[in-house]
Amino acid sequence: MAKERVTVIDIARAAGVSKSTVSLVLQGSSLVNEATRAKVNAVIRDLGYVYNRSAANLRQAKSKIIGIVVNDLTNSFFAELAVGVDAVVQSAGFVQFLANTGEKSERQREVIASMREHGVSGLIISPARGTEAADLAPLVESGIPVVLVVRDIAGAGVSSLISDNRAGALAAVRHLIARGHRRIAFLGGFADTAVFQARVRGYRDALREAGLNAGDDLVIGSAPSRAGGVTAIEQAMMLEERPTAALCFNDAVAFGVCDGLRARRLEPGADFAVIGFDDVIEAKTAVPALTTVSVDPQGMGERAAELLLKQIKAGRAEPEAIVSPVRLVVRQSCGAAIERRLKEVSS
Amino acid sequence: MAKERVTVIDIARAAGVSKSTVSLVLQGSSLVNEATRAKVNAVIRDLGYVYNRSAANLRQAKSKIIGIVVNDLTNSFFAELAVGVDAVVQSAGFVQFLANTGEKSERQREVIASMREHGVSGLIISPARGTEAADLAPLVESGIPVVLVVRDIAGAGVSSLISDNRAGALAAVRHLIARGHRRIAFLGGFADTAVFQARVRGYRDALREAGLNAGDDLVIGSAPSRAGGVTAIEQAMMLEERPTAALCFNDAVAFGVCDGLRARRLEPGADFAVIGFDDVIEAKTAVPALTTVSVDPQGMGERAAELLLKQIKAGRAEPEAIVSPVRLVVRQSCGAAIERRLKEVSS
DNA sequence: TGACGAGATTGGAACGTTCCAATTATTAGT
DNA sequence: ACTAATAATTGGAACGTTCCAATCTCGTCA
Repeated sequence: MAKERVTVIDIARAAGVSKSTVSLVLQGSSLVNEATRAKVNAVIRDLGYVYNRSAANLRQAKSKIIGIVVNDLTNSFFAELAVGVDAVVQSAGFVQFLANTGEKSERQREVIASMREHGVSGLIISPARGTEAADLAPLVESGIPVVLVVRDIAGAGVSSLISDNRAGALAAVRHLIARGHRRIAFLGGFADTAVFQARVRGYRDALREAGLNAGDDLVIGSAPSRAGGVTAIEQAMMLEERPTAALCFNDAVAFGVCDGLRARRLEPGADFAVIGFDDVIEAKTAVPALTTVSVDPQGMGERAAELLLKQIKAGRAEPEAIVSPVRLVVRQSCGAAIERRLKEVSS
Repeated sequence: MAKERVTVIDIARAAGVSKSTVSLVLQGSSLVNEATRAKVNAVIRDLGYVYNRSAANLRQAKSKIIGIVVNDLTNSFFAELAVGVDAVVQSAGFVQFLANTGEKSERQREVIASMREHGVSGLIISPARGTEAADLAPLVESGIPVVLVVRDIAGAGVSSLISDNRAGALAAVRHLIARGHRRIAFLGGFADTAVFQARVRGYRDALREAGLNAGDDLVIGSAPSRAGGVTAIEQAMMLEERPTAALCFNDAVAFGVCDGLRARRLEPGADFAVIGFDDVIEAKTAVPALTTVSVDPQGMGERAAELLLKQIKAGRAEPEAIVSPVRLVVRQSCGAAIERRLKEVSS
């Protein structure tokens, strides 16, 4: 069954031309006569020829592969990021190598090594927790274009594309304050990540400018997952002075917070305001629809891919650090429902 | 910056051995003396050598790549499936090529072609909607091991691994009937897929064996997403005789149904019983925790990968069709909460 | 001492493609 | 009709590895 490989030489023989001509046809060169091109293409189809990229890569020392390594594919934020990357990478004629590190830096080392061995021409990395510049040093020295997404690493010397976490948190908390909230919690996330710190900074700045004290008791970390959100809100509700609103580390945490609230017979959006971060697709269809800071993961993936492609084309490009703007999308979970209900009553 | 490639020949020169010896070291052959092995390894480290898999693949006509193509990475079921595959594939020393087709068969054709060009040694495919045996024919003729997951394709002549959809639906509906429900809907999913049909078959069989009529008005299709669930339940509640319970096509639909219920001030689990299908990670932490038919996507990914690896190792294996058992996980959303509340009151 | 075999090592061919320089075929200009 | 320019085609080398058969180096045994 496993038939002989048909090669460019077989095609050449069958079409009565040389292998060089076949090669030219394969890469769509304008040098070859229309008639021969047609003939060669016909033979290619007939013999069921499959191009051997390994051989091509070997000769021209560049592949059409780009690698993307994410720290948690299970989180739909990263899944969406990956489909964004996939979309633009595909249409540029590249193919995507995707690996999931599950936040383990050992695994990350392995997959990056493996990708280099396969000769990827660029890499998009959302680094695992605790990744340091030194971990990436051999990679960047090799001259392979790299763009870091979501999480930046100081001193890595490569391009990065992160969202404006501080500004997003600032806007969200200002919104809550404008609605009259005074005890506002920050829930979820690992405190040792740069993303967490940036978001908390925005949170604190907003409180400060409103003259509210940003006590540490209201910043409660947890795993950045739905389950983490449940535990975080439980902890928050144990406090002497309970918060009335929360900005969550991400949407997954926010959903968990809603779950935890309901478990205590509190209705998110009515009895307690919750704002998420990321704007994953489910945010708009959830009930109540989640107010969140939109970072458009898919769009981010697209932009990261474009940036990488640009660098690949340019050969050697200066690293750029892009911070992607972010906007607050106000939906129901932050208390819009309360106002509406008041209006309904008064009318 | 972009330094010269260091090759096996450079290593050989620096270590004072031949390239053949270096090659032997690279593949961990026992033929080479311990002392030379150590020396070669040291030089490899010093020079920062990167193995060139393209060259190796070219020579030995087999790669360490397996491809996985999924129809919707945005759906966390498939994301989890992918991480399951990734886990076993990685530890077998393979690397994973992941592509997302977004249900478009054109895209699917492209990515499969691309994977073949890269010389993948096996393929795990969750086919896009509407894929036919003919679409896969050239692939399977080439002798590359293929395993189909989630969705089987009649007459494709390759291995498949699907879950026991009929049995799962049967168990779920029996459970609802045992709880006293008489008007039970089947919500969500595209009616033209084999998975949908199998699940509906189980649903109908359960109703029939209880002597209930399985009227078509209670089977309501929709997109298999959260948003689809919202529209499906809305449609169901328009019926003259409203259902009191629903089996949903998958968990995403089930979550949407819960959302839709809440939008009508109905509490899922208390006022209406809902059962999902798949058991994605969020199912157990949601509120109310989702009763669902557990298919363990990650485990399925692992099993699919193992099956594929087995076939790759065996060279040529008879296609096997595995149907993976499934079990009903009873949590709150199907009405457990009602009973518990009754008990609380009476005690 | 010579033959033998096991343990290590080696040079060259091969994998399927692309690139280069060279060649042939075709057309245009004088 | 001859040259120049252009269009189309070509053979061979090269890419970095693995495989094969051959070689070399010992120590052992008769």
